[in-house]
Amino acid sequence: MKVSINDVARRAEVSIKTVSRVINNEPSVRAATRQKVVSAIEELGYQPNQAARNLARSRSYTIGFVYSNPNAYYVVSMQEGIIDVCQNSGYEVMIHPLPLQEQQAVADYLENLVTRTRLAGLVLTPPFSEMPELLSNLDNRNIEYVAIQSSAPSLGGERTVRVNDRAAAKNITSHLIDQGHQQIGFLRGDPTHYATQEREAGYREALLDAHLTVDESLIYSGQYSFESGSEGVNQLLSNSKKPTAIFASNDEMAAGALFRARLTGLEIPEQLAIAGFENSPYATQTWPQLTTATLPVADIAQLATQQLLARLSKRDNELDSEVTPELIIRGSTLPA
Amino acid sequence: MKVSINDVARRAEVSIKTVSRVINNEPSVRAATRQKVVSAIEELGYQPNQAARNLARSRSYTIGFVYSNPNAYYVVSMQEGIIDVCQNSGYEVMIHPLPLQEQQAVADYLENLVTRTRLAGLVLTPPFSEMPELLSNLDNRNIEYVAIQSSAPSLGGERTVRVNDRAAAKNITSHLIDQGHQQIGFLRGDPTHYATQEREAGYREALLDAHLTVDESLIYSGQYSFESGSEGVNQLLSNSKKPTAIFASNDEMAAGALFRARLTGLEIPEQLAIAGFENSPYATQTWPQLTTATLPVADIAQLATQQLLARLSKRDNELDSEVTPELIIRGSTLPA
DNA sequence: ATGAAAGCGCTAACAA
DNA sequence: TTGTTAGCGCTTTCAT
Repeated sequence: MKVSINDVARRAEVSIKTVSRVINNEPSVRAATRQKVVSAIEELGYQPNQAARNLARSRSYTIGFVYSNPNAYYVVSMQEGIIDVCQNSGYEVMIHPLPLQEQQAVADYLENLVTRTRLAGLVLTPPFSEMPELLSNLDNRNIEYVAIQSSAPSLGGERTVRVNDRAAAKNITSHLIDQGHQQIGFLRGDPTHYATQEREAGYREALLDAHLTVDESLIYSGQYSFESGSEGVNQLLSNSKKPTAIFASNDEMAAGALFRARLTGLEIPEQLAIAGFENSPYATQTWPQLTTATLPVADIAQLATQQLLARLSKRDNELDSEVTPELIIRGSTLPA
Repeated sequence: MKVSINDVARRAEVSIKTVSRVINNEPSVRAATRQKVVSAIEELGYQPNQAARNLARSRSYTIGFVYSNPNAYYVVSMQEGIIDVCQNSGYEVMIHPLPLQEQQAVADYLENLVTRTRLAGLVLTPPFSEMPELLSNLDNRNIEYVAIQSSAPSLGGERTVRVNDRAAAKNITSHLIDQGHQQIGFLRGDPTHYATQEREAGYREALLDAHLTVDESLIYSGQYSFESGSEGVNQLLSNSKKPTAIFASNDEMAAGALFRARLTGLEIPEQLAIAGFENSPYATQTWPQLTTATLPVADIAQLATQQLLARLSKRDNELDSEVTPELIIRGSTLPA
């Protein structure tokens, strides 16, 4: 039933060490010998036992994905990206959705997790990836990780993949301005994410660059949800000074806003232009479809995982990457 | 830095075997001894090394979640349910999204996976959970699993959690009939899932029970997507005989259908009633909100995982469960 | 109730 | 280039 390295060694008439060399692709094995071993492995259907390997090396080939995010699309896309890279490198991935907690509690939990399961490293997403104390805690405890952050000024520094939300938000807002809009509303998402501040900062910068004043009454504070977007547009439209365009912090909010606006009889984009952020499935399920910026979630996950694995195998390729979401113009801001 | 069972034994002045007994909650340890050990463990912050434990027991405490599903909400909900149960039992979960392949290829892949990582068992969802050959393959190879299926007649038999899609679909259709509808359209989803057939079967049964004839021209074959629902309603409405109500195979399709119907100026539900299936976030992001049936995904995942873990620990509690989604009536079928 | 010793299957020095 | 010999940290007989 279960075949071990000894069986292979016996069959190939070599020592177990040689077998070990072969399965680890070590160079110093003569081609002929290697061939004998490979054949034996195939004939026996041998699979190395990970547990034994992990124990011997006192390290594992499993990484943990740690997150706390209600956005199913985001979570699944991240997982896909991570697994993609892992599969090609022989790593497995364990998922760890966590409730939001104090940084200290999270750090303790993660240390516990890592020592217990001998996790090789962690991929962290917001909000955990943006908790400075948590990160330095992990640093101190020698836990390998990579943190995906909105490129807010110097949160953790090293070991990050940063998303330039600000630049992208600025591009979106500028696009609206280019369309002739002067009263541009902003729907702000959940403030626990840095991305929220960054997107707002981009919005403000674009207005200032165009010598437009920022009207605080055109800024609505909500959540990253459909309902919140719907509520937000409702509120902004009841202003004395109504917006002619709205930039929502993500597509789901934008979809909610668009939905509500159409219910009240507004023509989109003629009477109200609406833009989102993320290029999630929502963006193409409205009519007209949403102008937005592509947050390449799976790509980001891949970059992060590559960086982590590189560090784990000491190939310190310094993939200290930054990604800027690209503007996608669709019907919700541009008349057909 | 790293503290092992030896350190604990030394500190507690007992043998490592006694420490082992304590961490495994074996009964035959005197209370006083146990206390000494527990203290030592706490003082040292000892964490058993899973890899060593797995190796010694030649089995692991990790289960795999295997799926192939584009519905992010479904996937994340399943994961939540599985993790919920696992956390309380000291199990970890590894995720394995797979491309759709031949049953044989999947079986080979899974056997490889299980022997390599010594996975304790698998949670399978459609379509894998509904491939008879695959399941008997796993049976033969002594791989533990639990299969979540739509309760189609005798697919795998044992080791399943079944969802009674048919009964639920029948309830939804009957509800539409109760509202006086006689021309009820059906939007069929992707045929690779048994759930699709079952939901259609429920639709047909309800019509027959009410002595209504099934009009095949009112049945549209599509995918479980927003776009497909939109396309489907479009097609059905171009019929000479138009439906006054539509039952879509899932909420996403229903949302697409509702969306398109409203675009063409129809009043919902007065001119067209629409019902979905799943009670996903889509169901409450339309206006009016969708009548649907609750597919309690996370609950199903919990049941499945409990069953699997019970079997793994020989507590053969025969939790051979069945779940019937419950009808939820909302504005899309019932005038305010 | 407790302990000694022999593995679990592999990798890591070190030799040869 | 290949093999020998210790472990990695825990569980399991089998004694005591």
